[in-house]
Amino acid sequence: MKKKLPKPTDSEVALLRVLWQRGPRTVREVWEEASRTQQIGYTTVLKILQIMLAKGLVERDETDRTHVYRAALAQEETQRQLIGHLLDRVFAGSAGKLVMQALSVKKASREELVQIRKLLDEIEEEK
Amino acid sequence: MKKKLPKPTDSEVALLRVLWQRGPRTVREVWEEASRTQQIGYTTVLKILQIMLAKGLVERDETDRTHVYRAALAQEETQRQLIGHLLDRVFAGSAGKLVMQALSVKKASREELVQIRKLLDEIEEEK
DNA sequence: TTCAAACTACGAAACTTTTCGTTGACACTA
DNA sequence: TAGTGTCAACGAAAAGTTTCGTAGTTTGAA
Repeated sequence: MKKKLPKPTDSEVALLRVLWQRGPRTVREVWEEASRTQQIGYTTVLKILQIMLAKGLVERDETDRTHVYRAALAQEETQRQLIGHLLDRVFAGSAGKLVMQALSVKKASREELVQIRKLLDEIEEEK
Repeated sequence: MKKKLPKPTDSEVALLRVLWQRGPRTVREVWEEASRTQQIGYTTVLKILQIMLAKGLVERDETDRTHVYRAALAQEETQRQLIGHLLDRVFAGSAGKLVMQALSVKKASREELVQIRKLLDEIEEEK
């Protein structure tokens, strides 16, 4: 049975992004990557990873002295979790409203538009 | 010039929803409505409204002894703000990815699908 | 006019988040 | 082997969030 993990905070997501994009990484590696876009101390990164470990948001390999962390959930799962949260609380469950607002905030690329149409077709067929 | 307001917390959004759906309301009215879906004390609602007032998320009319609060931003503006936040932090700016995940979390209604297609057409034309 | 109900404001406790300094273990090297 | 650098753990400060209790004011009713 899959346990429900807590919603990651913004700082946590910033580190999860590194793990999603780069794969399992040591604290130092995560810190180096995160430092490229934000000013953050090494022990701060370590602490956040430890907190996420306690929450179950990441797992780690302690075989070597230098631990290796990995995200517990794939990026897509977390994306769906966060969208579901927003959908319930701010869009009263209306996926259509959310989609339309998203498209008005930032236009998707031509390729993405094609994919979206394809997905819409599939949904229509199911109905 | 429009100042950028802070991202509301989940508890704050819960109260903003009442103001969006019902229009300007007194603390008691917001409390009564919020109590329908969650267990929360009157002074807690008052405090959260006062905090949001300090943050600029709500405004209030103090003409009468019983203050009347109203949301500073329309629901759509807040929706866009929160989507933009998610887009930047969790979807690396890809609106298409976000839209597709949203549609896979919860299918939109047939009417919404039609509207979404219409919006896609408009975006295509602009390109 | 006095009393109870309705309000706001204040403060504070309990948590959570965010950030880092310090400590002690380990390991490589001169 | 002594010194330097790397690492995880710990603790704790500062800020933000969430939740109420209490106090003091105003208003309306008996």
